[in-house]
Amino acid sequence: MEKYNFKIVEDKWQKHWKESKTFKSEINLKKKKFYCLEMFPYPSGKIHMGHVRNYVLGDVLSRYKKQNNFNVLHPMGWDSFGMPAENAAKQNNLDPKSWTEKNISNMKSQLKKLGLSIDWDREISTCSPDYYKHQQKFFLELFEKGLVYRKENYVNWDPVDKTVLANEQVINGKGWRSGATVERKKLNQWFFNINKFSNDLLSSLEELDNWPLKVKTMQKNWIGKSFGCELSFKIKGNPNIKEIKCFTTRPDTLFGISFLAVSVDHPISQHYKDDKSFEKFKSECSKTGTTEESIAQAEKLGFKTNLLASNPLDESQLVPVYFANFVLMDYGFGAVFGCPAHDQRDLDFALKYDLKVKPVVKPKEKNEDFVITNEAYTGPGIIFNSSFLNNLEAPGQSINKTIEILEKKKIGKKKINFRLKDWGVSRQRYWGCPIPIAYNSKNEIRKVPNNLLPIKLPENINLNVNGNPLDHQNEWKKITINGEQCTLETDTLDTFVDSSWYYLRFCSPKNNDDGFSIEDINYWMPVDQYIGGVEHAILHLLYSRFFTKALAYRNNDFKILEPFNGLFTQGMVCHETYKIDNLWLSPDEVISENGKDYFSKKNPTKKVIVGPSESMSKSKKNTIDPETMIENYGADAVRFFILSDSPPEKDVQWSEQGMLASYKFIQKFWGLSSQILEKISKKDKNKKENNNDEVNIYTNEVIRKITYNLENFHYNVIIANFHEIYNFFSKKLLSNELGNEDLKTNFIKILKVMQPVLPHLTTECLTKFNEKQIFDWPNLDTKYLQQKFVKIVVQINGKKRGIIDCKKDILEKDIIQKVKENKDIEKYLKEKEILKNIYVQNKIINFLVK
RNA sequence: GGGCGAAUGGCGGAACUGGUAGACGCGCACGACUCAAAAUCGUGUUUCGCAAGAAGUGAGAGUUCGAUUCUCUCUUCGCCCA
Repeated sequence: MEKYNFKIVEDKWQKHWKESKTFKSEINLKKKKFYCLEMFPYPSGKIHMGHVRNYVLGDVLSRYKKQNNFNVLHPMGWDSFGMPAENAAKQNNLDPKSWTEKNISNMKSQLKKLGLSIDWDREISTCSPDYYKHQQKFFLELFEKGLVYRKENYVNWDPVDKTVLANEQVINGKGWRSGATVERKKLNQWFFNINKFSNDLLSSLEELDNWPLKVKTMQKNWIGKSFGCELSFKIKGNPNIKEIKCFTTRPDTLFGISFLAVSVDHPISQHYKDDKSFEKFKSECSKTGTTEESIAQAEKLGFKTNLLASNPLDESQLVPVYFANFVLMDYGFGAVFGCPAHDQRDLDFALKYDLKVKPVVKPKEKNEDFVITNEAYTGPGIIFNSSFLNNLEAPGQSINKTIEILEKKKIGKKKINFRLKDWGVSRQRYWGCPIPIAYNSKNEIRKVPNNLLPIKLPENINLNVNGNPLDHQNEWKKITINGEQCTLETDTLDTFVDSSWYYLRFCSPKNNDDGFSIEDINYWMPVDQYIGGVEHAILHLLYSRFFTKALAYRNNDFKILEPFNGLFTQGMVCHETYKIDNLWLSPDEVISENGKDYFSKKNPTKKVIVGPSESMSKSKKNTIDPETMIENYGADAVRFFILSDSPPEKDVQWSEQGMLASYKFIQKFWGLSSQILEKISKKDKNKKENNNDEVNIYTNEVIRKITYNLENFHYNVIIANFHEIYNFFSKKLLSNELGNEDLKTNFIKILKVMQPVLPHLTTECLTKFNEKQIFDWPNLDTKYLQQKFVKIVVQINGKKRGIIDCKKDILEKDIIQKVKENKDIEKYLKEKEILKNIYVQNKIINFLVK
């Protein structure tokens, strides 16, 4: 028997699939379509195990759907704009474009080695002008629709690198690269008006039945719809400031007010710009950063003004006005009233600045002398200490009633507020999609007209400059629009814009005139199954949903309202970590004799500290290179292992033993297949063809199971099913029980259901069996699903006492008779009074005895 | 603090609508082959017990003839929001 040479076989079939365009997809109205999409990769240089898991999951599904006669679209592309390319280019003095292209070509060949069923003719790359020229048109389309605008906004500014930093690039108030203290700076930025769709984005989540609940909850929280009201406070102390508007979700606690807090960026701050101590306070606040988390964790700081605000419900009640570091300008109106008794943050603030704490909600069981000490009371209760609001039930009744009163008095009105902020898309970087906007000499906005599109990035430019390299491209910036001398916008688009519509582009990847054609998307969209990491649960998915809705807005031809019908979020790939003297070691730098104690290969006397399994990352050096694994064990073995150990939605731990076991399985299975082939090619001496239906029943049952598990993403169980298949057939082969015909037809069926996971091995085997129908799915034979014999569990007082084999649908009195004849069970019934028995047909019989 | 989810052998994990808990794999032990080792094959492997047997799915209660599965309380962990 020849050994299975995965290198030759895998090469052979990959070449075959490529040459015969097996996975090319075209519109076919007679067939049901299935659009399977995995999140496209950033071309960082090499694929990692996370990619392998992601794309193997999608590939298993795509192949399964293809075998079930769906017209499958399974494309791949590159999310190829972004910072790493620019940084790598700066460091190594090369061009981001060639760096990116080199990475793409390398990663493409790596992906191909996995044997993925991808239609490579649809490959796209977001950094190609063929892609981003359409994006520029979409930008202008949204601009026309009023969904794009420009405004001044605060950003995290790195004064050394002269660049804007994302929140996650600010570490302890310092720039991640320069280490310089980050400043808050006002910049003109372009925004997408995603807030306009808040309600829609929230409510249509309900219809996404095939999304994980977890992701929907995250999006819900992120959009953050809150009911409340806006109200205005009259201000005393400065004749130029008449009132300050607030948003609140708890107007019913208004009588518990003890201060008014406004953002340092609030318009009234202009009255304090000459005040040195205020400016000092403001710059102090700017160190906190702009993330909600950092603000939440920072110490509450206030700057007391000379202003007083009056309670709108009782104008005689006056409270001080503070600037406070925990109030953000872009939520509500940048001002909140503080009610320390019923909000922990307000309480912390009040205790610090010695402000009064007046409870206005008391738990039902408490008396009027209810006081607050260190902990705010946020639970339900009864309103008290609140004049005409007294005795209302908080929160439901009291909030509604208060809003009613405020509206009647015309000092406030009901308002729904969203936490979701508009999407700032400006990035002061070179390697991104240029924004198709220019400014004339008066700094007025001019759209770049269609005939001047696309605005292509200049190539081979000097990147080692301060700030955005495009700012330095004086010739490139010049543009004439309708006879007017203009200057191009030098900001480029956030790369999340690139990935917000790529799934549409895959439907019409070659369309030169438009980003997509309506016919194509009407056929292929929405994506039936989207697969990717949960780290994109919020931003990418929300932006994509927004983009789809924005394209559909005021466009009756565009009928897709949600891009992703089904979503699956996979877990991470983890590996143990190794350390010596606080330095990380990679798995191939350590060695173990017994699997417990590890030593450094370089210095075998040094014992390695084995850390917990953590998600693979370069910084912890616990990565495993997929290409090496494919080289050593073959693509099928890698596919098999990455699916085997854990359910796809959970983290999986990479283990060398597991990988090796997968490789051995491939070899064993090839051996089994060869033996079966050998047996059926000989004349069958066992003429008594098939005296029992066992193999037929088994095969049917296992196909049923595998189908069920495929449909439900229980891919790890499928791997267990494969092992069972091997065990069953090798045992049957050994005992020589099966007739050739049964063996052959059933084994071919088995090979077909194993195809999605092990395409190379099974295709090779099927070919050896001379099977012509490669891409189909075996039908279940109902005849064999109905078993003639069943095992019935016998319980006495709910405890298992034995199993009885009998004919299907046996009557209760017959099974009782059989139990009484069974010595092993009967002993438990002897000298006992049977009170009752419960019989569940074909499953179980339970005797209650005394 | 709020929301969502999870907890099953030494490990990863199975168990369809309540009906044989621990499938399958890893690891481990023993055996066969071998001068020996590796590889391979075979047997065993929840715990306690020589055994009969008993206990057992994070803890405690409840519903039920019967609960890993349903309900309630609690503990721990994870994620998201604050």
